[in-house]
Amino acid sequence: MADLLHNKVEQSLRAQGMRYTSNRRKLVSALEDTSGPLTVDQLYRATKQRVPFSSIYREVRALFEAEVLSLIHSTDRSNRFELAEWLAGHHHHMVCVRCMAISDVALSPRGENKLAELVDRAATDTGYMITDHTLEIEGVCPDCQS
Amino acid sequence: MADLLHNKVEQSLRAQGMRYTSNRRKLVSALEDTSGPLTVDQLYRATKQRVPFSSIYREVRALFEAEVLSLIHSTDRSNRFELAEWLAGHHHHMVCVRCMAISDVALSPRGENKLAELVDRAATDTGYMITDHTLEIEGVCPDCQS
DNA sequence: TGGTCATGTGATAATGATTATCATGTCATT
DNA sequence: AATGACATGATAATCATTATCACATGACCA
Repeated sequence: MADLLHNKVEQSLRAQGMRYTSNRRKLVSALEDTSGPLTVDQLYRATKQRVPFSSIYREVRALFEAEVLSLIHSTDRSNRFELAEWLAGHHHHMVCVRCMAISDVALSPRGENKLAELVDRAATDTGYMITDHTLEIEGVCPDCQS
Repeated sequence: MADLLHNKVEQSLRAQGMRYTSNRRKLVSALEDTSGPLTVDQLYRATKQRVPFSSIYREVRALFEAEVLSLIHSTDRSNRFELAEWLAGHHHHMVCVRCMAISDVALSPRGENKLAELVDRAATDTGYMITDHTLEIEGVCPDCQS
């Protein structure tokens, strides 16, 4: 069902005494339709300017605090939001060093296992208690190679 | 030789028509003495307030553009600088989700090879031409576990 | 159904980090 | 020593983000 995502978000928000309003729906939909995290600016355009900046900033922050969105920083100085891992699944990011586009990429289950092993091994030395990991891959995207 | 780093930086800067001044030296030294990337604020304190903010911002940016430093963004919204890979070696980052401290961590050569394989495999699907990768590991640092 | 109260909205103002400006200082080269 | 390029530090300007506030909307209850 196409509304599964919205249902999950709505339940989560309600449980926190928040409403799943049309602004919030538009933002979640915009992120659902895209294959990577978006900046506030990109969200403004993706919602066809129908959500003013002040609201985008407020809502994106509220959704972040409600753990519906997560926040990504990358090699350009921009902040980008994406659906949280429990909604979008575990994945990594590819960044184009030319156009700065970011797209999601998932490893194979086998690859992800290997990565988790590597992370665990690194952790034992440091004494950290590991909670998560993200791989950022830099490169030149197909469009920018020509 | 303890000055090897400074020599390399100085040569690189000279080749670009820049001077390796005492402000710049202080910043590079501060980063050399630390096991992770530093914010502008941390650099201000690390240089014992002897380099004013306006200069830190300007120099850190100049050194970044000269490819002596690189810029890191992490889960808190801060920008952090570190010595570029050709000076500090390839490494990854561990972030403490409690205190937000970031420290460097290097994988074993074997681990790094496996990681490179994983990255290459992911790349073939996407059509990206890979140039680099970074692993960010989140967790709770030893100090914050008590 | 209407009233009431918490929550959400959008315009605008305030904040804070970063960058630009500019007069002055420093270094290298002749 | 003189000249010109680069560097410095104080200050002002900019830009993204956050706070404020009057008004709107939706949920709940009498």
